[in-house]
Amino acid sequence: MPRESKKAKTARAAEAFDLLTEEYPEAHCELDFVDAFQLGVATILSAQTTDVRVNMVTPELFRRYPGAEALANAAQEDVEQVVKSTGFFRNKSKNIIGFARGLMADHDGAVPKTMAELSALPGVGRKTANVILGNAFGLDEGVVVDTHVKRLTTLLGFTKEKTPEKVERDLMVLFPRDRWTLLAHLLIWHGRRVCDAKKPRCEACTLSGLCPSSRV
DNA sequence: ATCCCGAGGG
DNA sequence: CCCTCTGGAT
Repeated sequence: MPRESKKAKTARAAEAFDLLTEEYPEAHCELDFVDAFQLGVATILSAQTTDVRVNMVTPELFRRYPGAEALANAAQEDVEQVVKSTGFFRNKSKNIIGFARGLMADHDGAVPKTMAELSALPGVGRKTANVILGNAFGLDEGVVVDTHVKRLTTLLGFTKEKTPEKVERDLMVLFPRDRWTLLAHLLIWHGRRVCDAKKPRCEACTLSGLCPSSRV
């Protein structure tokens, strides 16, 4: 089978996006915080865990530390107790405190709006920066690539890359910029609801007609 | 046993 | 590119 042309792949990508939009008109970031600081903290905490568990600890965390200044002055062991159930709690506590201290030191406690400034902050990597820019500031600067996004885009034949950075580059080429943030949400929702990692329900999948990996 | 919206370091 | 750090649901 000849390699799919770039044009055909782009068309298939657009079709997949439209079908998912129909399927999940309400798709949004499930770490629901409008506040950029809190969204950043929640995203750092979401490593190797689910949004559900992050959303269980954040109320108490932000009750104690409502903003960058409070968290910057927190004792790490206190923070560890609050976020313990999300796993990796030692690293995560260090990272969110580092994030808060970076904001205080470099930006007067405010969250910056550029990829370069965000990524320069301790504890903030590419994914957290993308989540903040896309969901708190409405800026499509990149595509969040988590395990769902990577799995589904690989199954769909939209990328063959392994590292999140390279997968993201492929998706940024394949999808128009104003869809980047929503794209990640749609794929994550679909990954959780239908295209599960262990038992994908191809028979119930709206994308089965255009998915090279579909079993139906 | 496997999976989950990550960052930092080797 | 790889590894480590960690808990909890399935």
